Amino acid sequence: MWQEIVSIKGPYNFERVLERLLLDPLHAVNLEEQTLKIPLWLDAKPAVVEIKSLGNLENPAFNVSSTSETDKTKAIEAVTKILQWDQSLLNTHHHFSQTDLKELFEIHYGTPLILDFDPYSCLMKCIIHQQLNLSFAHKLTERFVHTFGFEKEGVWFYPQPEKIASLTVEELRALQFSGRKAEYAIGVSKAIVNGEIDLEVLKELPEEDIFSKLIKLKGVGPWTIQNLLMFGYGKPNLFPTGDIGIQNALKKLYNLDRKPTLEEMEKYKQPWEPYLSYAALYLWRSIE
DNA sequence: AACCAGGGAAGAT
DNA sequence: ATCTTCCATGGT
Repeated sequence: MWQEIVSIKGPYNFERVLERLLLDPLHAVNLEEQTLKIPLWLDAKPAVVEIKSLGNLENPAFNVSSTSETDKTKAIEAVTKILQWDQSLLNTHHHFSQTDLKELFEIHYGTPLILDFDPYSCLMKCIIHQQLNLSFAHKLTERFVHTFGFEKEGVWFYPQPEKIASLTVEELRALQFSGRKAEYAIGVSKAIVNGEIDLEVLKELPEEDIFSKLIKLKGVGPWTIQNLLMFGYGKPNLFPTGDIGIQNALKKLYNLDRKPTLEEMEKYKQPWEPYLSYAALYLWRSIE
């Protein structure tokens, strides 16, 4: 049981963060209280950490607390990474003020990238969400977590890979997974359990190495890896050109009568480096 | 009623 | 190597 006040550099729009997280029914958000509860694995044990907003857009501050017996320093370190408290958005916004995304960055001023709570759940979520509309995708992940994960202090934890590796395709089909999706989720979990893939080790490698290792897994293609790099590992310069949402957003931005080609997207994105992840983030918002 | 969805594998050229 | 089809189901 502990708590600590953490002040960070603005701008940081926590209310936007909460509204966004609310789209996924698995997130423990309280808009009235301006709080978020985060499920964490610390020292191989599940712990719930609560974040409460105390500040405002330009002077953000948070009360971070936990009733779990867990290491305070490690917990705050993990939360800082997930909520990207160590990434100042000032440079980013300044950079985009001279690009085609100027207006988009004004609209989303102070909106940070938010990571998934751990790389494995990010990977499972990506596989489950492949090729599905967002509302059904969230239903599927919700069933997945409610069936095979667990709840602690009102917060849902994704299952560990050992649990999913031990399932049969039929058990996931029962949740309305396709046969393929079920095979992917189980197969990837098995690769993690048997040590073929270590997501924590992978995180430290160059992006090309992460790509070449993960692409071998059945069910893991370019889109899934890009999403893991962005939302699992928090890489700041990722642009998922294979994503339908990004393509539609660019079509809308540039008033195209068709989706942009890969070559066109490579050209558009150049001025947005090295903050491509934020460009992608706000482009997604622009079509919601 | 079609057509698409914040893809990817397997089969067919 | 590149193009096409299939997967399952909900949303529009």
